[in-house]
Amino acid sequence: MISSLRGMNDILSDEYKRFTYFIEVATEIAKRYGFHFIETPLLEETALFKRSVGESSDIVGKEMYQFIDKGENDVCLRPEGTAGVVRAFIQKKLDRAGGIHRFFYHGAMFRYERPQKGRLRQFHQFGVESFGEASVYEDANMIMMVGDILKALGIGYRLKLNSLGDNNCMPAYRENLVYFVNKYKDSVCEDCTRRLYTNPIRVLDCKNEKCQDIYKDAPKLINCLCSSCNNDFDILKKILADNNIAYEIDTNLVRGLDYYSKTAFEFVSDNIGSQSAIAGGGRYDRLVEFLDGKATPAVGFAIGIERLMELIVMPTETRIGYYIGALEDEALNLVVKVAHKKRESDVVTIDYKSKNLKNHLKAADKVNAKYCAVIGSNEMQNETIWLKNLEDKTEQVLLLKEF
RNA sequence: GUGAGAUUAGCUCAGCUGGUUAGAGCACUAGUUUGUGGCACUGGGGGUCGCGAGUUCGAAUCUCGUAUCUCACCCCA
Repeated sequence: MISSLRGMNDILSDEYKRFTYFIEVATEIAKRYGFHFIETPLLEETALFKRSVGESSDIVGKEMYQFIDKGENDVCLRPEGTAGVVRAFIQKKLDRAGGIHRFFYHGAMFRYERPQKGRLRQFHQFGVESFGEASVYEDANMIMMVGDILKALGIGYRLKLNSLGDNNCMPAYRENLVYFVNKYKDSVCEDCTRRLYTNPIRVLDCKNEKCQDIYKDAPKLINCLCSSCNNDFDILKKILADNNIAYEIDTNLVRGLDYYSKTAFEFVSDNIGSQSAIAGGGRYDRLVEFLDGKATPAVGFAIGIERLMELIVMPTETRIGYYIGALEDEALNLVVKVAHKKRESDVVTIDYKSKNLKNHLKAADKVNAKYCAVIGSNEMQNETIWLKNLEDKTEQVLLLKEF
């Protein structure tokens, strides 16, 4: 038997119901915020991710499904969604067009990781990207949008907030931090020693207790922000407070992708194990320029759909549509014909075997139909159909042409 | 990539220290006297015990390998 590859799941039945319900809810809310759908390819040039996500990140360094295609192009399956959207934005020359452009997307992402609950090799994200708006109000809108989506799905969360600074204040801070960590470089863990060279900011969210003990006294980025960043961060906090959105400042919150600056946020759930980040995002004002576009401020977020699945509170299912069956074999052809017509407007389940009424009612109940309709010898003779509403238990006999 | 635990019917799980035809509940299916559902009762179908080796007279059970899942690390959504 051939089974699916490791970390790659089929989505069907109940899971599929949840999945599509999530997409419907999230899409509806994104549209309310003025975002439009964008679809980008699953396969992109490898260089796109190297330049955007950053070669120092694990995602690009060791988790990409990368290969040379038949045209000798170095390509890979997308490990995240932002880079492709930014590429499309630039390629369609929207950076030259000016104005504000807001997109949402959803689809499969690929990372060659060791699978766990809430961590798959092929997984799905719902994300939004906003281009051309530098105001921190847009950052707040992003956070509110995620909040709205999670609320609509009945999902509880904690919101973590941080500011990563910009080109004015981040480089100096990074130097400070490296200087600080270097003083303790014999005491910190191996991973942190490595991070010092690859991505120093990442030492901050090291989970090693010994390291955290040391970093308690490390300089905090939030105290080193330049006036512009600091001002924006204050405004953001005020907007969230004004809109009753609870948040916690996490000075150790670092986004894993290199392109983030200023606002960084993460929504976490305490109910799904160690892969607790259910949504994350922030501002990335430098990325468009990085990818050869005209400098354009941008902000976005992504939601990990699989991590949300079991947290979604589904609306109660209601009976829907018709079940149509035959009481005698002779009525089967008529049942099929009637059902075909009814399907122009309704959901219809047909049973291809003739049964007694009792069994048809049972079967109708099983498929959660709202109406059970049957045709027997009486009905055939009178050109009628017998119909029962399974909710209020009322019955009627209709002329076939009126059904 | 590192460490740990699991894998028996469609699902959730029993199966003690190796011993005849591997069980239960749910689900599925058929009936319970002929045109009234969700309940109940009675039958029925369904398992190469993840896969592959080894030990043994004999392996679901012990050993090794392998795959997958789960948990933690790592990483991140």
